[in-house]
Amino acid sequence: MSDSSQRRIALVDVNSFFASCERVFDPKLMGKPVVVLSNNDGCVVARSSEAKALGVAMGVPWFKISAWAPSVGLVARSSNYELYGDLSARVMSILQEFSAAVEVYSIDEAFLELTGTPEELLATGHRIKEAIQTRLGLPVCVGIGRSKTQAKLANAGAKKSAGMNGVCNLDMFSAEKLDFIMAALPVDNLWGIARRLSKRLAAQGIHTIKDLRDADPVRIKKKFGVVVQRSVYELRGIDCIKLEGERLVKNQVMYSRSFATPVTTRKQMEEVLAVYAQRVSKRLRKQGSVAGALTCFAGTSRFANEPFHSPYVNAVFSIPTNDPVEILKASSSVLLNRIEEGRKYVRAGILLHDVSPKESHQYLDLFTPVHERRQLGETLDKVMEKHGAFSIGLGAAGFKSAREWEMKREMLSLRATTRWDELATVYAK
DNA sequence: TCTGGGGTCCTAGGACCC
DNA sequence: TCTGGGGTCCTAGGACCC
Repeated sequence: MSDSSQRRIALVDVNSFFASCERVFDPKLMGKPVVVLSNNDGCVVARSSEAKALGVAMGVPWFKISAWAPSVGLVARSSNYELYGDLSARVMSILQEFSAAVEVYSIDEAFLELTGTPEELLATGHRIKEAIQTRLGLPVCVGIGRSKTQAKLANAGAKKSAGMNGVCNLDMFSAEKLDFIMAALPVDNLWGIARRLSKRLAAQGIHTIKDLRDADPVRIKKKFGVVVQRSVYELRGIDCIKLEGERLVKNQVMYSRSFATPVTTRKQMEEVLAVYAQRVSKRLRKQGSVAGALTCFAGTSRFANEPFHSPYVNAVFSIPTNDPVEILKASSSVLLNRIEEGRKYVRAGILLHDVSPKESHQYLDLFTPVHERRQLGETLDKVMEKHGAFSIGLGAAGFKSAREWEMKREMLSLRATTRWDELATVYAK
């Protein structure tokens, strides 16, 4: 290793990930403005660069632009998380080939540790980009810096400036050039600084990323806390936010959905909770955990004329559990009483907290709850896997037809990489 | 008519203890 | 009238991320 060889952090992320995934199996979408919608085809959650250029805002409700869309050739897709999840796993496995230290940060991003001279690192960045493009058909950008915050900044640079061909290593800039770039960027462009903090920072005369980098860390900590102080150090090239191993086990597990049509009766809500309890407990079992407590909530629309109403209930389990029956009982017993008949509830959810590995709770059999011994949750999972989601259910959820309130996805693409019956078809000319 | 679904970390304040 | 000081643990809520 030469003197100029250094350890650096790279951030690799897929451009317009969901929209790019849609294009992989539907090349007609190439070059066209594409948006992907949230559950229930509610809002825009991803936009191709062409859609951004049309001025489509992130989070805009689809119903507000659906009439206008055809006139500009804008195409919408329902979100297809099965496809995105699978392609994401493939991206991450390619990244492992380039570094032993990879932190999967989100569905479309990862931090990697890389070592080399500035020129070598730049070349590695281009090889990563090339590999993911040719093997998966997904476009990525790579940002390289001395800390995660710098890598994020570099990645944003790679996206913005066409001349870099999607790869940016901050070390390639002179100090003067770096000052110039940071001074041109508002502080809320920085990872970790959003609307509220940037407003408070502005009141202290900190407007640009350069202002923040050059601010006094002690004063920053006093006024804004350690999180912002870390950003100051990270901007200066001192890495404070270490690379983490992949977090396979979550500390909180939630299942929450909006309804396709409002739920207005206790009876219906009971059915909703029965289904959600089953689904959230499945997520918990999947990661081998049990939960010590839960919050269950329902809510009316914030956009309706009627006053917003959002009852919730907290419950603690005497013995941590992943049993759907226990979860359902704790969720529905109090919440259902607080549901006011006739109100239009548009969403509900169950949030499990105090989550820990199941093995850490081995009790004498005498104290094992009866449902635990029956392995009810696992049995439900198996039956549903084999015979479909409507084959079996708990209590009010145990009937076979689709429900009115279940979410709608009317523009769903094929789950081409995970379902045999949805393979993509290729036509020869 | 129609407005997402997950997560994380940190801080402030209350309860409680000695 | 005057009414300690330090520590821990827990929870709710704020702020952020994708």
